[in-house]
Amino acid sequence: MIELEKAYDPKEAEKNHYERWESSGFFAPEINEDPHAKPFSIVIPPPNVTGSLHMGHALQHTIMDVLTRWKRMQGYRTLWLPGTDHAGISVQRKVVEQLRRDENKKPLDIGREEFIRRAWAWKEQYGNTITEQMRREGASVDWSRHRFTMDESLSTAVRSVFVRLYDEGWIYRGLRIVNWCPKDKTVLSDLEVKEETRKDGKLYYLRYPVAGSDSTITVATTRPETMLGDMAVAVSPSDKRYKELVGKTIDLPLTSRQIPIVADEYVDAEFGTGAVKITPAHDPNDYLVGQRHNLEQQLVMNDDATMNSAAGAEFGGMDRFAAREKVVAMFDELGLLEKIEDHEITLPVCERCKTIVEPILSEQWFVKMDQMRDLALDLMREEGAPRFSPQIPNEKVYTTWLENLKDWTISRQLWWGHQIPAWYDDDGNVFVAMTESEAREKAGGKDIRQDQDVLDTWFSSGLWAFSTFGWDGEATSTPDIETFLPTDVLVTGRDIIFLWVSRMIMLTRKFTGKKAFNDVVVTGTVLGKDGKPMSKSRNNGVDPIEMFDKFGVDATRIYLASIATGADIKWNDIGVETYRNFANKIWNATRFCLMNCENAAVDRASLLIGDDAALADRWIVSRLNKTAIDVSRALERYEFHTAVSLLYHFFWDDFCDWYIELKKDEITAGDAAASTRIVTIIEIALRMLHPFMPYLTEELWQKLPGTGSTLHHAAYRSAGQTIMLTSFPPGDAAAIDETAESEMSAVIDLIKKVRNIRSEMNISPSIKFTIHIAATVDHQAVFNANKAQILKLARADKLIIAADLDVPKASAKAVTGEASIAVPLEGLIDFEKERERLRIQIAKLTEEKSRIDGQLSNSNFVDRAPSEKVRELRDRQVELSSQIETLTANIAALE
RNA sequence: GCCGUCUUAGCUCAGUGGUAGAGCACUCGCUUCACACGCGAUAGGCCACAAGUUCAAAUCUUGUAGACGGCACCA
Repeated sequence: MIELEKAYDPKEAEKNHYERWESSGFFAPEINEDPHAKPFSIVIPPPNVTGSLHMGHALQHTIMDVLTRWKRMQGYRTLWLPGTDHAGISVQRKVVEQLRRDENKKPLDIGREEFIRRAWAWKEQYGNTITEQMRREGASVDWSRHRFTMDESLSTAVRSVFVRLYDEGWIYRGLRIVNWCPKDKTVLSDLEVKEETRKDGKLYYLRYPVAGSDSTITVATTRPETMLGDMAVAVSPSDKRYKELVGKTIDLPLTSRQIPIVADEYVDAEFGTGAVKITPAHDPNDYLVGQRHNLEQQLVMNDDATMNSAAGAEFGGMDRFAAREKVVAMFDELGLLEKIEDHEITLPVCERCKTIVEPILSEQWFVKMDQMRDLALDLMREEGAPRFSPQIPNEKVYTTWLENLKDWTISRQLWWGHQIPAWYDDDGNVFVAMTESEAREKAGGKDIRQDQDVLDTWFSSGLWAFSTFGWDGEATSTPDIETFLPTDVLVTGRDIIFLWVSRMIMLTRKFTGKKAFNDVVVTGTVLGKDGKPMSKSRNNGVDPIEMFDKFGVDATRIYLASIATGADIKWNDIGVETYRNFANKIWNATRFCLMNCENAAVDRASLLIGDDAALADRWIVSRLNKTAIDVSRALERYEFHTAVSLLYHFFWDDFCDWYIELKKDEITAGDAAASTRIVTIIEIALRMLHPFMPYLTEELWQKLPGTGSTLHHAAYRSAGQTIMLTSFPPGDAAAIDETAESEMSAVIDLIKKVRNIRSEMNISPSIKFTIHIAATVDHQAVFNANKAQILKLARADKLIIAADLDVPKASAKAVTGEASIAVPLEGLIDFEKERERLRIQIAKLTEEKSRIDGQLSNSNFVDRAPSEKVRELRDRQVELSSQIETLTANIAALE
């Protein structure tokens, strides 16, 4: 006899299996021995090397692992490819900080080469936190195919793509207003800039003197310091107030410069004073106005957002906000400050460091997005690809974003990353090439030096779907590309659909001609207990590792899978606790069977039962198959929560609460057939649960008698024994037995009614009583056949089944759809209480009946509703009438 | 400003054109030989509000209110 601990210990199971799974090669597609096996592939959204596992990862990894394990069990050649992202800015910042802390040095003190060497060292030392955590999660990724975005092959891919896009004119270098982060000292793409609303913002009204007159023109601004770079004041061409002033000149205060007043459609006469200061080098709109009026572009800030020398001697070196105060103070002194108004403003901030981003004019590299966008839009229009789950609202958000796409700033002023493969000669000519020697060749042997910038991290991750399979520009097709591209599904969060998903779709199409993936599963956000996104600053984060320690990996996983696809959810520990309890339930159900299975072993044949088998057996086999079919259907639709709910209720309600209880006597008596069957049912249930709860199911499966590689899917016959390579139960529609299901519900209804009588009449569970049942001949047969089970579960000692009830007055009564029930309770019954109990039941049934009566007396309903629906209601009406009649008579009998 | 999502039991959430569901909490029982991380039995909802479509609306449409998200703009 196998003895299990009384309660499931997740930690024990968690340490027993992962290493063997991994070292046995179970995760790699090569484990599949079937040369004709269909492929199934997922590439992981590569987490940052600086990252550690958060709840969003845990959610996405769970879904990817469920899909991967499920497909693997279905015999697919399955690959879930893991990897990490070099995370340009994040790693750079870590290394800068380390350098400052340990040696009090700045990057420039040690130089680029040494800095990069240290960044690699940092990555080697700290960069595998998350991959170790993924092992704890049970992620069945193929570690032999692990990729890093700065691997040699992936770096070659980056250069190949850059060179080719440049040669085709899809990448260009140009002077534009860009988002500048003064703290990170790099340009950012539009997507890396977030907004922050400041209620304490101010709108400053500054008076500019008109040259050669006493009059002034007032402009309103939220950034007074930029006036030092003003090149004009613009007014609306249709604004009569300023008509006379257009063409005149302004003596720009605090400077010795004169600037024109121009008329431009950009200006909205209704807003502010109707006059706008124009700073072409520090504002995107002003830049465009400047171009239309041939204005000079003068930067007045340095890369750390201090004012530069062009701002004037008084301001040079001063921080932008100090300069703002000083400008305002000086205007005030000059009597040129009209007023200051409170004005709520939204400021652009750096997504990572929250520093206020400064729009500045700068020369950067860009990807032209017009044709690139069409690659993705055409795919959606022509093939409806990718298919988003949930489709609403993701498909529309994605499409709309594409339609309004602007060019993508791809250069970054960092050292850690893929250095841009562009070289310059002394005259500023550009040579883009795979290597320096190629570039020199293009330059005719002249001295050249490489662009100092690196590429946006998302540029390399945009290639992830194919660069990870060995594409590097030279090798453009590899066995893995042939087999695994397009990948089947991408699982990711909403926040990176634009940053990553869309770019991967375009770049994969462009360079391989293939789709990156067929489907996209968009997960929701796991919010903190306060309903806000988890963040360090809010301190509302929940650490998945803590949950693993507290409730177990499996409980955490299946809880995460129980969240509706795409829905946001507030975290609550109780949800995980529910599934911790579920894990314990599974453990104990198995434990019970193992305690009584000396003569048993898993045997599929034990479930091939005929119509003559016991009702409970026919019923559970039916329920098992129905559940299997429904679970597979749910997974195919990416409705993980539906699958979880089906499994939870099948296992707990059907199997534990009813089947085990019904079979208990046979099992404990050592009935070999019963033990074999129940062990076989558990084995199949464990397989269905395995993708969600890999550790628990493997732990128990290994203990079940008769399990082994003979149960493996045909594609994995030579592999060492493991539940993860058994076949996922497909369910057999022919095994669904509607007769058994309806007969069983008649039995269950009956038992529940008797239990209700016991509970409401306050009869102690230890008291056994007699049950009288009146039913049709057919149902009499059903109840007779299950007499022993009814007696046991209703805690009765005698069952009298007949066509009519023949009982003493002192009886408690009830009705089901199939039976009238009476329990004689001489001396135990409280007549008034019993009458009240019956009245409540009658009231409920009457309420339902009057609703149905109403519907059936509505000729519109009878004429127009589907006839089946009408018949259904008529049947119900008859049943209700009869039940009400019986209960009413029961009350009368008590008077 | 534009686009979109959400509002269901005390809490956290499923669900659906045709009798409102789960888990937890609550109430009442239970040392029933797998499990108290358990077993049994109750109670608890005009499915945010209003109008419309329909034989039928919690579900579809429109509007209102509240919560939230994305994008754009912000002199």
